[in-house]
Amino acid sequence: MGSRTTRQRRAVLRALATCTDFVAAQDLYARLVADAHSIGLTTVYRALRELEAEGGVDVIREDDGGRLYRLRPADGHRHYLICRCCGRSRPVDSEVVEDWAARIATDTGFAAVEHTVELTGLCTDCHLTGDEQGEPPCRLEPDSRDRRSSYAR
Amino acid sequence: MGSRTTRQRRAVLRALATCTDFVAAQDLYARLVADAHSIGLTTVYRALRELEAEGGVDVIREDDGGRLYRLRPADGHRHYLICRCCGRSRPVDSEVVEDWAARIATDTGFAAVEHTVELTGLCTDCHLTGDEQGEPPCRLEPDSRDRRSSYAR
DNA sequence: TTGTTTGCAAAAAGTTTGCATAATC
DNA sequence: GATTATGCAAACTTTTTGCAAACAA
Repeated sequence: MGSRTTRQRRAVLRALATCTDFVAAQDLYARLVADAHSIGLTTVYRALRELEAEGGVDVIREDDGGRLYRLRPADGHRHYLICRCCGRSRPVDSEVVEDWAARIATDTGFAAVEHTVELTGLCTDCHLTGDEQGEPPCRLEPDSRDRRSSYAR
Repeated sequence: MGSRTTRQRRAVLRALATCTDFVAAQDLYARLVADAHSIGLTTVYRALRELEAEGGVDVIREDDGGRLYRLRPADGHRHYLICRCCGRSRPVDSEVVEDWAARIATDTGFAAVEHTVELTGLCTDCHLTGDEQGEPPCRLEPDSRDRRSSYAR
C-alpha cells in the first residue's frame, strides 16, 4: 500500500527542482525527454498530481485551465505575482491574506477552508517595452502557450 | 463596430440574473433551452466571455479548468467562499485583500495588477453530515460536476 | 512473490473556430 | 446596405483512463 520510489518519480522531482519558475506538465515532460530521460507523459501527469495532493508543489492555473507547477519551499506554501507578459513569477509576502483567510474561516463556521490567491500584472521590463493596456504587449503570450508550443505533441 | 443588442444576449443576461449562484456555461445553456429559449451553446459561451472581458461577471475556476459565472454586483467585484461539498457560495468581505493587492502593486512596480482570490471549505451543513477530512463527504461532488451532469451534451 | 507503477493508445470534457445564414443598426 | 451576431459541426487542447507489461519491495 506504500508509495514506491521509482526512477521516473525521482526524475520528475529533480527536474522540478531545476526549474526556477512554474512549468507545465508538458514542458516538464519535454525537458525530461530532451535530457535523455525515458519517461511517459502520463507518468509525469501522475507524479505532478500526486505532488499536488501531498502539498509538494504550488500550482497556478492558466486562463485555459492548464496547470503550472512549482516546487514548494520547505517553509510552506506561497503566493506569487506573475507577469502576464513574460510569465515570470516571484513570491510575494502574503501573511495578511493568510490571516484574512483564517479569520473568514472562523467567522463563517466553514471547516477545512483553503484559499487560492494569484496576482498577475506587467513586470517593469515588459511594461517599459510594450503598451500599457494590460493585455499581451510583449514577445510572449500572457499564458505560457509560447513556452509550450515548441514541444507540441 | 458597436455591440448589438440581440434576443440571445438579453436572454443570457436575464438567465444570469435569475441564478442565485455560480453557473457553468453549459448549465446556463441548459436552463435557457429548458425555458423554451432558442439559443446555441456557442452563443452562450461567447456572451459569457464578453461579459467576463467587460467585467460584468465574477468568475471562479473549477478544478478541471471549467469556469463558473456569476453576475457581478453593481458595486464592484467580489470574492467568494465556496463549499466544496454542495457548491454553494457566499460573498466575503475582502477589503483587506484588495488593499494588500494594491500594496503589492506599488511595492513591486508591476503595472495593471489583477488578482484572483478564492476561498473554499465545507459549510456547516455539509460539515455536520459527512466526515471532516476536507474531501467530498456529501451527496455532491466537490466541484460542481453533479450540477452539470444532468445536462450533459 | 505480490502489489505498484509504468506507458501507450484511446477517451474524455469543455471550449473555441470556420463559415454560411440571419439579424441588427 | 453594411456590419455584426448566430449556430451547427468539426477541431483543439489538456488531462485522464484502460490495460498489459515492467518493476520495486
